[in-house]
Amino acid sequence: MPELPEVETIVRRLQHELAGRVLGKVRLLRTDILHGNPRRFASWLTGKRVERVHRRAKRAILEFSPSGRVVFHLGMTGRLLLTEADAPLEKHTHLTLGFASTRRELRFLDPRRFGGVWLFVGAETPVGPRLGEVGPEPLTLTSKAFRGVLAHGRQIKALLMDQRAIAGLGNIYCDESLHAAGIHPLTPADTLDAVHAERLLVAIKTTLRQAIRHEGSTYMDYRTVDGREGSFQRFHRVYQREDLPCRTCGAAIVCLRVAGRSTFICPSCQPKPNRPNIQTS
DNA sequence: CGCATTTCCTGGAGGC
DNA sequence: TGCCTCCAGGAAATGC
Repeated sequence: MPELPEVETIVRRLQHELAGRVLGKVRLLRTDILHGNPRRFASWLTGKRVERVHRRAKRAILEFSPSGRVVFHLGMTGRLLLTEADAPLEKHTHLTLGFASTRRELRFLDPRRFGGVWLFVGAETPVGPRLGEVGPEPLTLTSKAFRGVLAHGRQIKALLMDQRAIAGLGNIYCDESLHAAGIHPLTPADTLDAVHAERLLVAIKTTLRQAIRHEGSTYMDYRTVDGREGSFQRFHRVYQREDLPCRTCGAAIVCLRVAGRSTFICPSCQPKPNRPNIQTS
C-alpha cells in the first residue's frame, strides 16, 4: 500500500529518468482506470515533453510542457514500473507511456483497481472523483499548523488517516509514528498536550524520512520503479508485528481495529488515554 | 458533527 | 490438488 515514502521513492526515480523526455506511444489498455475522456487523453499527451515528476500527498504527478499534468493514484495495489518497451506486458497493465529517446517505457499496473489516472490540462485544478482535496504535507508542516490539525478533536489515528487533515499518511506510517511518539491511537487529538503534539510531529517526520531513505515498505504489493522491494519493513516497530516483542520494551504487540483498519500497538509503550474529562490543566 | 459500515476489486491464505 | 470462503484496505458514500 503505497503511502508518502513509497510514492516519494517512485517519483524521485521517475524525475531522474524521465525529466526532459518527449512522449511517444501511449497505450491505454483499460479505460476504466482513467478518469476523463480516453481519446482526449491520448491525443493531448502525444508529443508532450515531461517537465518534471513530483509528488503531492500519495499522488505521483507528471508535469508536461505546455501546461498539463497526469496524476497517478496507486490505491492499494498500483505500481509504476519502468521496463523495456518490448518486454511482455504483465497482467493488469492498464497504461503504458513510451518515450522518444529511450527504449524504456513507463507502465501503470493495478490488479485491484483502487488506483487511477487523471489528466488535467492547463490550469485545471487537480481534483475530481476519488481525487479530493488534501491537507498539508507532513514533512514541511510547522508545529503551529499541526496543533491546528489536532484541534479537530477526533481519535488521533482517524485524524492522521484523513487525507484532508494531513496528507500522505496511511496505515503503516500512522501506526509507526504513534508508537514512536508513545501515543495510543484512540486518544482524542485535542487532548494531546504541547509536549505530546510536538513529539508526534517529530515522530511522523522522522519515520517518513527514514522510510524514504529505505525506499519505502514492501508488505505485499509495493515495488520501486525497477520492480525491487523497499526495505523499511525490516525496521517496523509495530506494523504487522502482532504477538512479536516490542522493539522498545519487549511487550507483545497487539492488533486492534481503529477507524476500520488493523491497528498495531505496544500496549505498554502506548497506554490507553486518560479519560479526557478528568484532565487537569 | 464524528464514527461505523459498506462499496469497489483481486490475489492470496486457510479450511476441508 | 482443487474448490470454496474470507479478507486485506484507500477513499468515498451512506447510515446512525
